[in-house]
Amino acid sequence: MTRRFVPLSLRFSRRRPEVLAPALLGHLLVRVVDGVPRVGRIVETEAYLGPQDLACHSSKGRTARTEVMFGPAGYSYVFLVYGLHHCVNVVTGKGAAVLLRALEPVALPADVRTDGPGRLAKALGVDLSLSGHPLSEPPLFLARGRAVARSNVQVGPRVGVDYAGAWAKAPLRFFVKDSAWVSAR
DNA sequence: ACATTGATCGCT
DNA sequence: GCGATCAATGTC
Repeated sequence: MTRRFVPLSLRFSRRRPEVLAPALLGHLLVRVVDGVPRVGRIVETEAYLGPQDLACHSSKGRTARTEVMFGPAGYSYVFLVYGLHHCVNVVTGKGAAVLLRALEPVALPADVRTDGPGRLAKALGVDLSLSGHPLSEPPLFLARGRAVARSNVQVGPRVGVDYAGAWAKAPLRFFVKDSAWVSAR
């Protein structure tokens, strides 16, 4: 059942985050719950460059929370924002990661929304217990989809990082042009 | 204070 | 309807 999805290797994620972020568009995120895969196509990502990037959690230092970001590429970094919402990232190594912000539904329960990082995590049933999980195997993994042509990728500033000074304006948000599933703001 | 969201208020 | 405002709530 989950076999028809071909996992991306850990190696796939081993690139600079600003390169991986657009490269992930079009690929799939698969979450297996009770043997049933929930699947979405990645349509929106953001790159967080590492300790030098003031919007990146790793710039605040290496803590228990951010430790996994300093580990090997291809693992998940899941965190809790505002005490309520989980956000899912793909670690690229050296304290950097790519935030997954929106999915186009492929195989999901009806009525769940996947636009926005909090809704995405909720729809897939991802919480802190999945932080540090290798995204090459169930129950949470990236799978091969159809890459999005560069001409169909739109770039803009990251959402919700106004506090990060000059970094707030850096064009590190990537999303599929004309996708109805991209988060609004 | 915070890489968010959903509800509500107060207008047009 | 729509934009501004606000509360919820765990970790740092």
